[in-house]
Amino acid sequence: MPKRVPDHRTSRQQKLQRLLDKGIDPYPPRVTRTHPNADARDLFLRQVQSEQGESPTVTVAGRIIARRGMGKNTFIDLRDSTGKLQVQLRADLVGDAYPILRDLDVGDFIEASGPMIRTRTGEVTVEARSFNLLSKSIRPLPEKWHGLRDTEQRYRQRYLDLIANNDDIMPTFVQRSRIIEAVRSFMNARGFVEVDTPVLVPIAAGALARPFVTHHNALDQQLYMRIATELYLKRLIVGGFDKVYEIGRIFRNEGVDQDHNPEFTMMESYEAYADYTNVMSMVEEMVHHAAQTVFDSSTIQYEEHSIDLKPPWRRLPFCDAIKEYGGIDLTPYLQGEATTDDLIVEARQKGFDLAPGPVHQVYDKLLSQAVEPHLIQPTFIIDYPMAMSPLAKKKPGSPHLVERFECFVVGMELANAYTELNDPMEQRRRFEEQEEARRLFADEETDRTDEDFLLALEYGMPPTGGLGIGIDRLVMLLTGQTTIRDILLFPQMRTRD
RNA sequence: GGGCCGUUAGCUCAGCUUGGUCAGAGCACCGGACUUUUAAUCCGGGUGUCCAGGGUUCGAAUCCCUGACGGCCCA
Repeated sequence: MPKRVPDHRTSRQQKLQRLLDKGIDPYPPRVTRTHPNADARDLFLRQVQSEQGESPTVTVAGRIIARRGMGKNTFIDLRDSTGKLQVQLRADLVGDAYPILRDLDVGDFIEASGPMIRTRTGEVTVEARSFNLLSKSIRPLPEKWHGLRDTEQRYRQRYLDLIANNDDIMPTFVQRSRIIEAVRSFMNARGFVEVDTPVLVPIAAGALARPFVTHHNALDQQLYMRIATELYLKRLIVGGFDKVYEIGRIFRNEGVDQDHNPEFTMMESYEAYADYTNVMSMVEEMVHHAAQTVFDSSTIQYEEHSIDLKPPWRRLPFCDAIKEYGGIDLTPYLQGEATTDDLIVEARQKGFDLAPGPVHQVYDKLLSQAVEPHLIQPTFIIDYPMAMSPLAKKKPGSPHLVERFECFVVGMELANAYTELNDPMEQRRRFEEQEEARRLFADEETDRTDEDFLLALEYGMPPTGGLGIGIDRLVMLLTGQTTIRDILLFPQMRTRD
């Protein structure tokens, strides 16, 4: 009868019990760390360099990520967020505590105190005189050499991904933080005020997207998660803020793929007395600033492309882009000399796959199929058909176009901006056209009329330049990641039964 | 929404084509040795709902069907 070997968790719980029996608290409240790992190492290297003899005595702490035991001498690699540091535990130096090692595992947190030395192989090491358990782990870590590869488990248990693939994963998220910091400081330096507007809204307006629906019990009212911050920020412009921005989570009830997650982060900004050309300059400078600040470079590598972010960026009118890359002259369609159905027929002849739908959707599909894949270097597509842009002001001299741009890099939409429509009557007509399209096509991805916003506009909004920039897309671009899941710590996953 | 691929030990994977010593390897883990290691080493040990459910068969990780979850491509 072979003896039963306990599973990993049981075996670790037995160790935990043995520690308790020895009077050791496996989850003590206090830590006596004197230095993060990187600081301890720097301190040692400085003192060695200055040749002042005495090696520093430190207390370091971290997770045990490897152990190499040789009887009465054990080496342990401790990791904290600043890096890895080797600790040596010798029976003759730690005395009675040495046998406790038997019940410590890879994955546990400990602290260790002692002088810093260099081992004979040259490794900077804390030669422990004492050590304490800080937290016992009762689950085994993923394999040390191959890490954690299973994509599903990496996203569902991101902490394991971070533990096992630390050197590859954590830097991206640190960079994400720095990019957002760079954007924020850029905006603040230009005199913008950061604000917060409601996430739960009575009308999901301001963008073309399906909202998440929820319900407020006390008010007994249906509410939506915001699909944009636009209309609230414009209310603030009406109220007299001249420069506002919000970096916030946006929710859109649509599919999940390599560059879409149902909740994502967008920055919107609104600047009174500015127009879309001012916003264009701001976007170029902002993205360039972020790349400079975080990566100290004006060019970034994205897959096989070397992307030059130095302003100014190419500016290409929408109709010219469709003509250049799609071979279609939009003039007759814009002027009403030909119908949307005619456009669909012509586009299909040119090899594009278009389904019947509202005209704004047809234009949008045409843009994404014909043009976007070609826009590798940063490009502003400007002057959109009015039907696509119910919140943008008409372009003078072009009755069917509006002052709008979208910015594309490596074929990916990065930003969207308008000279904002501030004529309340015109805005009402545009909303009505959207409602009409919704009725005709039963399309949920049209904009909705927000009466409260129209009321605000009637009090007068100054000429304003507005911007929405996808922070996740920006982070993908600058960090070279090709899937949004790799720049979101917890991407959306289907729950399992 | 459509197509393709994947799911086997804690982790990384083999085994599936051709059903039958097929429950396997490395790391981890368990027991033992070891006072300068770096994926430590040496000796011994396999710890498993082969994603789930159904079917075919004397016999299914393997073949068929359905489903779940994930990934890639397309829309």
